[in-house]
Amino acid sequence: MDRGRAEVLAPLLKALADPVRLRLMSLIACHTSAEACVCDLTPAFELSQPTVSHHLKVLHEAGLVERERRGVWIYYRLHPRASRVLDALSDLDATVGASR
Amino acid sequence: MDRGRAEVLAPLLKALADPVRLRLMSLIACHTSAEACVCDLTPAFELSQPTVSHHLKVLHEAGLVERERRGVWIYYRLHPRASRVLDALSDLDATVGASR
DNA sequence: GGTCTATGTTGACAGACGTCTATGTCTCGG
DNA sequence: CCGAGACATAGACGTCTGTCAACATAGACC
Repeated sequence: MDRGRAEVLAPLLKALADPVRLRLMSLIACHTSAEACVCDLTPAFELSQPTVSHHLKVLHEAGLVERERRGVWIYYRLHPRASRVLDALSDLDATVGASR
Repeated sequence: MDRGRAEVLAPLLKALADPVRLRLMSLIACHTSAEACVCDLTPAFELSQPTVSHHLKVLHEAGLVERERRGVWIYYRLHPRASRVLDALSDLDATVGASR
């Protein structure tokens, strides 16, 4: 892996390297129609709404989730390529799990 | 992904979410016998030796690399499960690359 | 228009992180 | 046993990160 790839990959991993954001990705993926609004997601955490909003922004800026406003609600959806990212994370999880 | 898995996976991703550490992993993997000492790795970066040592420590504490002293040198080797981690990273890299 | 509800933004703060210099530790050769 | 080389550790420093309370924005409904 050359320097360029490392510097592209690192910010992506950084965006994923937080338990709240990992669960957000997972919750969105498993939600009905594979999309969810903030009011669906916030109750899953013992965090304030602005904090959840902040994490969603980080995921959005990393290109992992998309936003769409429909009426009062803003729906979050996984970016198409994020599914493959989640697959890779499953492999990681399995690898970690296998050593426990 | 439940809370437990997220909190196990996040620190692992955190350890990987740094361009220097990604390149360290890659350099070790591609080196002769798949192991390398610090004096092999340091010249690849414009960083001080203690800084490289610090990053190796982070990787070691995350369970991604192993250490072995042989004489004056300390050789670093990828932990067996780290190969699968690198595979997953390749998928990530390909996914990111495909969208450019 | 006014008000309510859903969400984003700002500013502040403690703690973590990446980097350096200085110093310590361990090993080998003489 | 002493000096040199390879590496780790400690401490300091600026920056980034996660969190919150307070405020701003934007749509919906009366």
